[in-house]
Amino acid sequence: MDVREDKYEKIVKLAKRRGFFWEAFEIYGGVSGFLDFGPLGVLLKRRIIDLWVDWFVKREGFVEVETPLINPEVVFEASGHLESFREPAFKCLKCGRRFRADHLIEEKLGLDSVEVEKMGLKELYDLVLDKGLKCPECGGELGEPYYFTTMFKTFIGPYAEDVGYGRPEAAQGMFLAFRRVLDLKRGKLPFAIAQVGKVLRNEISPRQGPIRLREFTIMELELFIDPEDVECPKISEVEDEVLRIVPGDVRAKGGEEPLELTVRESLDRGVVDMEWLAYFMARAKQFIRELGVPEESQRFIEKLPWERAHYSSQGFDQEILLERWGWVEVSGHNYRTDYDLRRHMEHSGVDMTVYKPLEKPIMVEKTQVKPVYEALRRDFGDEMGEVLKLIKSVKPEVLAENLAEKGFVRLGDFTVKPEHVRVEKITVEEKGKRFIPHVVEPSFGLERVVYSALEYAYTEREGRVVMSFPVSIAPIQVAVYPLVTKDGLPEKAWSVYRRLLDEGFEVYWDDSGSIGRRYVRSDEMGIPLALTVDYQTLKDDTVTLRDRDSWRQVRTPLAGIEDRLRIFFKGRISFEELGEPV
RNA sequence: GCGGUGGUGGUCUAGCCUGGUAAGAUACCGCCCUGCCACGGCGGGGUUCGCGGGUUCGAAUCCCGCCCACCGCACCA
Repeated sequence: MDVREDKYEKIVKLAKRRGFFWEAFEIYGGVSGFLDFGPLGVLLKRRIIDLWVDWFVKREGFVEVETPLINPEVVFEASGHLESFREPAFKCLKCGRRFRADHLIEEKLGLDSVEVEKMGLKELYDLVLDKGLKCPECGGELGEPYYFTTMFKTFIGPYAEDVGYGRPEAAQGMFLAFRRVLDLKRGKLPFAIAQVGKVLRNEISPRQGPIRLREFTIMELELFIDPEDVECPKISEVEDEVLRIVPGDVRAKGGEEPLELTVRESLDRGVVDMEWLAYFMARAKQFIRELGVPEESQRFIEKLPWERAHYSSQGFDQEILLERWGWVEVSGHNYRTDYDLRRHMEHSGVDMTVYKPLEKPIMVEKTQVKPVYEALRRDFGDEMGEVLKLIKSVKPEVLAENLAEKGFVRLGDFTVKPEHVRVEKITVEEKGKRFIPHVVEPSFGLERVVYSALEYAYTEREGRVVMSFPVSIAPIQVAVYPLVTKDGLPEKAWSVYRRLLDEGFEVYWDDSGSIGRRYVRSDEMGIPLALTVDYQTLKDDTVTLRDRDSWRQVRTPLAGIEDRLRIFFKGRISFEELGEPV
């Protein structure tokens, strides 16, 4: 690969020159993993977000929320991130250098990475002591291993004990908001919550510009479903969409060749476990294609068990082929089961279940535990309230069984005896039941999507750069030019410019340099249409429109031009249909 | 984090080996020219040479440390 001037390099240069993006903190030397987005980059990002929201939220009838970036520690205790989103490390007691514990052990002892990954701190330390591992730099003693988290840690308010973390995914906010939205949806599943927002991941060593950032934007959707009713009602809309999938069993054998399966086939053959997962994968493929990335440059790979996130039971990465880095993940599709809601329910004590009426009520025999208030008051006095709460937190069957077997039950600091409760067997009619919803999640990394859109839009023509964005995501839609800067042409062109602005278009004004030079500039900015006011405009109120990709021109009346442009940008008419060929 | 390469007007690059106070292109601004694809002419402004320290009469240039980017290795829930 020629490193001198590959597409990535060209795009980084163009991005800087034209204001799509550049490295952040530039004047202080820059910091790895952070980017600034410039004027054009902001517009492009916004268009892509809007398109995503249109595809994955509006048209699906889902809803969007916005939740905090900083979360208290308890959220990530519950979510499992504190436990999983971290790496073990050793510190040398002599020279103070720090090392990734897993790597050190893999390297020095030649152990398999999968094996090492499963070890706890104690096992790692035992190995160090056993094998007499020393600091690879200075030969000093290694201290006890510890974990460092790859989440950004901070303090909420002035108290050091109020630890908070920057969220590494937007999902947790949506799980916390679940009950509210369930209410708004009047208790009916399935529904999904979307969020577009920043997340933070303190990567050890980020590289690759916009592909690997410490702060980036995630577009995430959490679909909540009844695990007993997992059918996707819209699956028929995408049934024949062909997905290029590399299944886990193929990957486990070292294969990389994708199978080309329709959505239907992928489900029938059990390659994809759930209809909803396949549905979102199909939509993801269509969405990325809409951004200009052809199907053959996309694929899905199934994550192998040890590659999956701690919350995921089946996962696929959607990857795009990029010139420099090969296949790069742009979206992840995970079946999160009831993991997150269950964990938050356990940690917060708040009910996250959904009520589902049964078709026919059934009669069920149940154990009921009724507190005996007099006895409780006698033995626990003021602490009775707490005891009552504890009694309610335990399943009646379990309580009854324990009481029967041991004659008492320990609940927190209290000992509950048979005389404190009355155990009854009752038969009740069940009209419905409660369950914890399962979650299917498609999640997109916006900056990677933006970069991919840039790379696939990049073309060169006669030594000039043309950014051929699809019209739906072009950051600027129309450039307005006076042919020359005299004879009243600028004034007329300016009025056209104002008019298009008023009509809600993203418009660019340029009256500097020759018309050819201006075309070159707007091609680099990826502006699909250039509208030129010339001498004929003054006579008959028509203008020329020039197509960025073909450089062809049509002439069209100004009257009603906004309507024609509007349907052009919706993709309903072609460039040629905008006017008469010149 | 380790190894390699690099960092010079806004942008791209020359100069660095062989220290003497910065060059070209492009972009930008002004005037003239201009009638649809980087037009031309004239004039103009703009560079703490990544940051910090050292050697020297003098450092973009030599030495040391650091930062950043890219490549390879590792990492990427």
